[in-house]
Amino acid sequence: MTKQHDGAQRRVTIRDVAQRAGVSISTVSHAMSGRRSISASTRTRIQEAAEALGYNANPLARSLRTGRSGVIGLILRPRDAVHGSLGGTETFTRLAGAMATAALEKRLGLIHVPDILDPAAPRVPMDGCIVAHPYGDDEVLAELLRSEVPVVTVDEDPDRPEFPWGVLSDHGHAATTVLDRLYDQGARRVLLLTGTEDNAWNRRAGEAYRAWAARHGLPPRHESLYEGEGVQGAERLAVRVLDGPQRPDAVVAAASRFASGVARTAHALGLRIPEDVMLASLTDSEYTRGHLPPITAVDLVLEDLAVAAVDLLMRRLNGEAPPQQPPRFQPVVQWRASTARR
Amino acid sequence: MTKQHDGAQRRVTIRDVAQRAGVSISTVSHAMSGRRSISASTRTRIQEAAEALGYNANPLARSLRTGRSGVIGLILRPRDAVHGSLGGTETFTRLAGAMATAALEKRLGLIHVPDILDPAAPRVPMDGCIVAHPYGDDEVLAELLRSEVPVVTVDEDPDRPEFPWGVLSDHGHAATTVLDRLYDQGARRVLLLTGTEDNAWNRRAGEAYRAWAARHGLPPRHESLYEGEGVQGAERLAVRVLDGPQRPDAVVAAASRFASGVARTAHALGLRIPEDVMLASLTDSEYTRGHLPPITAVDLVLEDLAVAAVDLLMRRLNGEAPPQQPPRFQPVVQWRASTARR
DNA sequence: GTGAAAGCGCTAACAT
DNA sequence: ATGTTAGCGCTTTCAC
Repeated sequence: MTKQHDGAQRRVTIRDVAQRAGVSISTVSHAMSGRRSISASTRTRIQEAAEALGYNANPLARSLRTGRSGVIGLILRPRDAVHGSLGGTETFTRLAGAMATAALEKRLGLIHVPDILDPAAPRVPMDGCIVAHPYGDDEVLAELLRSEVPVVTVDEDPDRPEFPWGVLSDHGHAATTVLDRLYDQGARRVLLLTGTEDNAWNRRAGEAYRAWAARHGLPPRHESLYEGEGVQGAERLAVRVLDGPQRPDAVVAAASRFASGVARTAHALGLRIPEDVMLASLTDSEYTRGHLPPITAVDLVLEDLAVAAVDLLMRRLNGEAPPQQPPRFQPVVQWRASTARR
Repeated sequence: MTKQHDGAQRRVTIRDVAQRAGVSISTVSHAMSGRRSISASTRTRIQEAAEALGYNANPLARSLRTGRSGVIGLILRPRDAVHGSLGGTETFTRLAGAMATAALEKRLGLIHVPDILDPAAPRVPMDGCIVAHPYGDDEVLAELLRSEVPVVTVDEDPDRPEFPWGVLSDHGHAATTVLDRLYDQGARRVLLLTGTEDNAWNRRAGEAYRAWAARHGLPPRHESLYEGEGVQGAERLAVRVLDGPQRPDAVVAAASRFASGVARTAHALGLRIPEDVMLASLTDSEYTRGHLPPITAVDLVLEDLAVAAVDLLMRRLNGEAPPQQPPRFQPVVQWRASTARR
């Protein structure tokens, strides 16, 4: 370990290899890439030299030259994705993990991009970028488009419906499916509890809910709460709601942590699920799967979305035209005991 | 959308800005970085030009020149981290998420590095790299060291104990704590079920277990199972173990999915937890937290590890000497009903 | 206060 | 089959 003298130990470059092998740098380059024929003897000399020196091409220089870095960016927009309370973020860590897996399988590096709106944050090299769950009129998306980074979104920017490079989830349909089932099970005073993040997920839930209420001639009751408030925030809100007059007979919570909070409060108040209050969540996680009773929840098929997003971005990077119809995924409702009255 | 003619639309470079502002490129560079004084008028001209053109410095070119990319790499070694069964990977997605958060807070991009042993995978630019849970004699770690990428590990490579740039967990101590408690609660036939990944986590657990057994004069019984086998693998193994003669009165499972599988089998066999078999896990996840009864488990404080690893890597990149003692973290045992006989 | 020019390490077009 | 050379877009001396 005494090798580590403070002197700057220059990285081994293609020049060093060329010199040691007694050839020109272009020969080295071509020998490494195999893009032109090299005599067997030269090739071995070069390989030995590279081996001996521990040569590895500098990816920056290569990328600068070729214009491709083999790296795609990921930006998770919901504020609570990064700074949210621990455990409130299964959806995001799962999405991020799925993206990394999907990218790695395609031999792409996935980079979590530092806040692009922060002038002090470094710009990182990427061939393209995936923006997950953009807000309405999303500034980050706008900035990316301005700087002409090829970008693909997961869920649409609800205020940019014409943007063709998105992978979509049918949140509205999922919400409607859940609401219809609640209606069938006899619910007539259904409360919707969404988050405050202004993205497709929350917007479509609200829209679907209002349409559903109107269709059944029921008065809508819609509360919202910042996602970062987590389980406890929902518990507090639920006290007000479940303990008051006009108690709902069903609650649809957008976030699974909210569903969990509502369930806890219901339990504390001595309300039975599903007999007194039915409960469903528009995101699935261990909060809902593992609850007792298990809570009906919408699985957003994040793994599928991740693969599709990476795929779509690759198409875009290959210069293909945008798809006529954006890839669209149906979330899967996991029916559980919390909505099963009979 | 007809704007997309096939002509290559060149990115805006510093040259374009210089030309438009009627100055040299070095002036533009300095104006952007503020590294030398620029007359107010020139500065505004440059800013306007940059604004108008939508200029953004090419991070590759900048990094090539400065030798810093602002990106650190993350490599999760356990095979099941990437290709593992869904849900078996909470530990890894949580670690990855925590790393991304920790990096982002330090204004660094975090990149998931494509398999460095795959010759076809692209090398990605990074200033340094974090290798999580290396194997004994880890090849990836070796390759990284060979190519002189500054690297920091999370958990040590058990066959490279002298490597000073690691952030460590005291897995042995945590395991011993759990075993001691089981002993106190009357357990005398404790089975250890580890994974087959040859990393510090599994090795230390085995060592601690053998030492503990020897100390109490108990015959050790150690089974192992590939982590990727997940809950079901453990269920199958548990049938053989719990249904046979010499049934253990306690099981310590390394992976929480294993604990879950064991619990399910116990339940299926009509064994009560903790009365008939006590159960503990050396990793915490929703499997253990959410089980009924809740399963005692070791919280690996991954968020702390992530912050410390990023921190340590930054030190290393700043040319600091390695710490005398590597940062060492105590996992926290979450005592739950599965180990509480009284 | 500003400009010219070298050069980071590589690839690829153009020689021979 | 191999070598020479022009740049990728930026930062940073060095000169004025």
